[in-house]
Amino acid sequence: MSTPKKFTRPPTAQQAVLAELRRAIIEGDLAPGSQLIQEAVAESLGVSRVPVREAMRILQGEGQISYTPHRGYFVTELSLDELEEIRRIRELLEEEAVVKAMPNLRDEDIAAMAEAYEEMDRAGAAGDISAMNAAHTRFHFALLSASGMTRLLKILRQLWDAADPYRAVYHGEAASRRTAQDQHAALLRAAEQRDTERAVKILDAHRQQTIDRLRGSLGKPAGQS
Amino acid sequence: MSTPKKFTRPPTAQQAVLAELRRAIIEGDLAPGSQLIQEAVAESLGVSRVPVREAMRILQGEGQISYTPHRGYFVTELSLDELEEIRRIRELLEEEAVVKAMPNLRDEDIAAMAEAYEEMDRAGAAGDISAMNAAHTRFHFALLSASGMTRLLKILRQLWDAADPYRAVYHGEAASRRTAQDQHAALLRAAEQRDTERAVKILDAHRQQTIDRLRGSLGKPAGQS
DNA sequence: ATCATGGATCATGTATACAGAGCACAGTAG
DNA sequence: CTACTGTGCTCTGTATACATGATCCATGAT
Repeated sequence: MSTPKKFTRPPTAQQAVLAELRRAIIEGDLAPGSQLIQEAVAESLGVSRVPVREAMRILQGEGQISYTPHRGYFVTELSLDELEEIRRIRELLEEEAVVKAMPNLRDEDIAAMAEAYEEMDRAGAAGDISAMNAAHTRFHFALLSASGMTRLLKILRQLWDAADPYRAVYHGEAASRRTAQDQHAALLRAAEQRDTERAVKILDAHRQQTIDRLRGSLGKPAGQS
Repeated sequence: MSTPKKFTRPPTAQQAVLAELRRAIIEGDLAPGSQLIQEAVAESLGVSRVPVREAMRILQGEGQISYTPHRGYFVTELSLDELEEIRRIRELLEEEAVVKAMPNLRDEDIAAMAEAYEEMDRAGAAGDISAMNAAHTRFHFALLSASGMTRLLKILRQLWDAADPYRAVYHGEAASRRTAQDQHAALLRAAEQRDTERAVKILDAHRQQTIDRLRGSLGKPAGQS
């Protein structure tokens, strides 16, 4: 009986809490700056506070949520300056990843990118922002992962996760989606041709365009708290 | 009564466990690959297992220790390839940090570097490897911190922490210490003159030299387990 | 009326207790 | 002698219960 049908058995345990918190933060169910009440989370997921606390600790270590002793946990809130800093770090690290990835890029990787691209179209048309976000991440990491640099990928993953709540805002605008998809199509072509230099250029423009849009969307509402 | 004498009050609590585990890992008391038994740690520090588990979770999120469900926690073990990957990431990020730091560099920052430099000499002569390691980190981060890029600094801090157990090996060799101090002196001079380009060059050579030495020291003992 | 002080309340922090999964060792069958 | 299976132990995982620190509001004094 060798895993008859993949049988997605419930993962060990508070792994589930971690996954759920991640999802909720990335998809924006938990707005940046909002507090995470341990007991509320525990009750809503049907577990005790202990596994909830541990999941929060991991997210704390990753920087997804911030913590003050005896005060509690809060979803990390990013300023435009911090988003800009993340963009810059990504620029440096993703260039390295792409340079290392290109020679290793297999046809399956291209296929995975193409699949994710199609999925983004579908989800975008259906207005399913969260599915679109997921496909977007898959698209980019299909390329980056070919670098084989595990440590670098882990860092990039964290940077993406940190910025994801804001990406949802961006993907909500139809015009932004359109531009982004054009860039993704160009990136896919560059990957097919193993054109490293061109891929790096497209990615730089892609990131810059994203943050410029965000600057527009987030610049006005100066709401604190 | 405005904080009369800094009064290093005992930190809230398991903060202490976290600090102690960090220290033990960085200084090599806990060898890479060794398992962390929750109860043993708890008993030796006089607390229960709960705060120990939470401290471990944070380190897990940071990548300092790795975790397998129902198996436990192990101090992360790095291969030479991974150390090389870390060196490369540091190269990319530290160049950025130095470029951003130079214009902001204040005389106090230079003084802090000089102080750490002296301390390294003193600790090195006294054979106090762990004090030397601490001063070494202070020296470099006195420069890097002036960049003001908090997210980038956090990443660099984690990369340094991850590699620290191996740095101890390196600093144990008198010849390596000598070369390193020469490079540090040169870096200090470059900082005084606000010579960005030169500082970046020295840092690149410094990192490269470190890993070359490690390759020599770690190459031979192919001990598994 | 404003500010300070005290206590009530709530959320977090920690310990203890119990449940469950892995692993090792031993015993037995082939 | 080897391979397999079963049992027991150990360490991890989770729940419950209690302790502590922080915030907020009400009360009283200036």
